[in-house]
Amino acid sequence: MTEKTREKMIGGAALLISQRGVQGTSFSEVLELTDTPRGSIYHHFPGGKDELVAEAIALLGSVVSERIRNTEADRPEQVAEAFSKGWREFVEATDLKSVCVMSAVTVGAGADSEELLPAVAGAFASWRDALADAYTRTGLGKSDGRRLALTSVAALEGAMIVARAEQSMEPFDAVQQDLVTLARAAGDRK
Amino acid sequence: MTEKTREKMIGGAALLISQRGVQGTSFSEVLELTDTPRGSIYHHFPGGKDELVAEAIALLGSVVSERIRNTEADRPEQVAEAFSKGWREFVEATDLKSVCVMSAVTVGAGADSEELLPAVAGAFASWRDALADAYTRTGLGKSDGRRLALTSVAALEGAMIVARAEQSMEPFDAVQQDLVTLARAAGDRK
DNA sequence: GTCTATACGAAGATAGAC
DNA sequence: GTCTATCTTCGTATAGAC
Repeated sequence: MTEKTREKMIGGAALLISQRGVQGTSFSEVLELTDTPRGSIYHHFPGGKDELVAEAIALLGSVVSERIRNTEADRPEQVAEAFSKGWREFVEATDLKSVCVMSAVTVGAGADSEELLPAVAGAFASWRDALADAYTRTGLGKSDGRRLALTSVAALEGAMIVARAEQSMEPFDAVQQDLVTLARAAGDRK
Repeated sequence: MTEKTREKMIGGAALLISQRGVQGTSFSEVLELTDTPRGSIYHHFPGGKDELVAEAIALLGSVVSERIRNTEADRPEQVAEAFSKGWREFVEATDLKSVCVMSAVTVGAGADSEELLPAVAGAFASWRDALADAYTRTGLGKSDGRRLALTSVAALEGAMIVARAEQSMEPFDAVQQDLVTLARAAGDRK
C-alpha cells in the first residue's frame, strides 16, 4: 500500500500545517498523527520537507478549485456564499484552530524555501480563475468577476486568520455577508 | 541608552516576523539586523522570545490603531481608503515580502506559545473598534460600521498574504476597490 | 548592561542493515 | 519499503565574568 502511506502523510501534513504553521510542523508530528513509518519519509519524499509541503499545497489547491468548479449557482451571491461556506465548515470542524494552508506556507516562506511561493501562487490563481468563471457564468462582467474573485479569496483567507486569533466566527459572518452584498450589487448592475 | 536598545530590538523583531514568520525569526537575526548586543536579550526580555514577540504585537497594535484614530474622513469610503492605503505603503516599502505581524503570529501560534493569541486578538479588536468608530462618525449605523470594520481588517490581512504569494498588488487593488464600494453603498443607504 | 561560553533540546537529513 | 542509529546544524536559554 505504497500510495496509502504517501497520501496519508500528505493529508496529515496539510492538517498540521494549517494548525501550527510550516516550521511548527515536524516530521515526527506528521508520523505520529498519521501512524506512518519513519523510514518511509525520504523514500516517498526524496526532496525532504519541502517536497512534502509542496504536495500538501497541490492537494489542497486542487481539492478547493475542484469544489469551486462543481458549485451550482444561478446568481453571483450564491457563488460567494458557497465559497464562504466551504471554508466555514473547515474552520468550525477544526474548532477554530486552523487557518488556510496557503496562508501558513506564505507566512513561513520568507525564512527558507522561498521556492514554495510559486506553488501557493498557482493554487491561488486556480481558485481565482475558477471563481471568476463561476461569477461570470452567473451574469457578471469579466472584470467584475475577476475582481470579486480576488476579493473573495483574500477576504476569506483573512477571515480565517482573524477568526483563529479571536476564537470567534464573527469575522467570518461579516466577510460572508459583505461578499454576498458585493456580489448581489454587481449582479444588479447588469 | 537602555530604551534605545530595547526599542530597536522590538522594531527589528516586528519587521523580521512580518517577513519570515515567528518561528523563522531567530534572536541572531534580530541582533544582526538591529546591531544590538547579544548579551542584552535576556536582560531586556527576561521572558525570552515570547516576551519579545508580545512587545512587537503591542507596538504594531498601538501604532496602527493610533493611525486609524487620526484619520480624517467625511465619508465612509474615505475611511476604507485610508486604512487600505496604510497597509499598501507598508507592503510596497518592503517589496511585497511582508505580511502583517498579526497574521504571522496567528499562523505560528499553534505550535507553541498559544498565549500570544490573546494579544493578537486584542490588537485586532482595537483596530476594529477604532475603524468602527470612524465609520459611524461618517454616518454609518452602528451595526454597519462594526461589520464593515471587521471585513476591512480581514480583507486586508488576506490581501497582504495573497499579494505576498503572487508578488502582485492586484489582490490589493481588488480588495481596496471593493471595500470602497461597500462603504459607499452603506453610506448611501442612510 | 554587556560579554563569552556553554548547556540543552529539537529538527532535518543521511547511511547502511534487513 | 521500512528500520535504527547517527550526523549536523541551529535555536533558545543559562551561567558567570567583567
